[in-house]
Amino acid sequence: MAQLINRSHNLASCPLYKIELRDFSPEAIIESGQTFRFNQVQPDLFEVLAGSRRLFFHRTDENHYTFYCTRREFDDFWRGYFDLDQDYELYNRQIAEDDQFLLDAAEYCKGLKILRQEPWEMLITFLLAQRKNLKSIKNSIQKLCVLCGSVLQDCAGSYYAFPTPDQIASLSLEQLESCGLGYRAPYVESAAQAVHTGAFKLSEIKNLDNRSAVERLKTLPGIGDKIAECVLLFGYHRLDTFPVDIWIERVQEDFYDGAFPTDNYTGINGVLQQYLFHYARNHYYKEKEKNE
DNA sequence: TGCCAGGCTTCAC
DNA sequence: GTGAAGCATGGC
Repeated sequence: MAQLINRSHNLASCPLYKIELRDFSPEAIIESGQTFRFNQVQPDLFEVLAGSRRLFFHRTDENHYTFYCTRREFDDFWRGYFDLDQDYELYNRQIAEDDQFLLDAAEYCKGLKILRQEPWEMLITFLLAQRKNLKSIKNSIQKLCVLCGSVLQDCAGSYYAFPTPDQIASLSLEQLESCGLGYRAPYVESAAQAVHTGAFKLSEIKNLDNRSAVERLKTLPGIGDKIAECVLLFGYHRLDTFPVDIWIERVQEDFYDGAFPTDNYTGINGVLQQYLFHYARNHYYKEKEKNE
């Protein structure tokens, strides 16, 4: 295995940091649809691309991991990125005892974390994700990175960074369309222009409450409530947001009389939303379909 | 081959 | 203000 890994990614020259993590599931994070540049390269080898950074890590047994970076890099960036200092068990204990669906979802999502991703990357990612399937989203983002992202080098070799606002703003509409963006290409174009020129400042979102931040994001064409809330949840770690997409809508109709009781879960709605999304999409409705 | 995808905009009414 | 149609493209 080690030889295979080394041949594929030259990890032999990378520093190592070994750590025990008991409540961490790369698969749950990947499949939960919050990130599209987190890859399971092999059953126990993962690649994470975040902004201009890249990290490989290896699961050596159920709770032990080898991260191919220095301890300092891990502590300074990746620990926070994976949200490892938060106690998710504490979140889970707040779930109502009589809400079996949500309890099942939380159990299914054990080890899922809300990654602390970059606002700019989330803005473009969820703008181009509308009415696309996860595979197609991933492909479009990869094409965009190859088309105009910087080529960077790390211990494992070269890779593409997520493009900066300036890089995307420099593309023509035809170039954006070549990434499979379809009707979303003008949306990505105008968002990049707005951030590039300074007409839209992502840093100002930090100073706004959730409602104002959603309204501000919605001034960009192609952004509605759902995308705005995804940007807030995944890009600003606003855990009180509750993005409603087709899966959450389905869950709400089937289990919550049309509306999830967000008032009961102030401060953790976003975590529960991810539980519901991942469980509903990747487990519950698949099993239900099988049994019908 | 046809349906559907982590929605939004536009346009009737 | 509400509801429905239209939207480009790729995956299955």
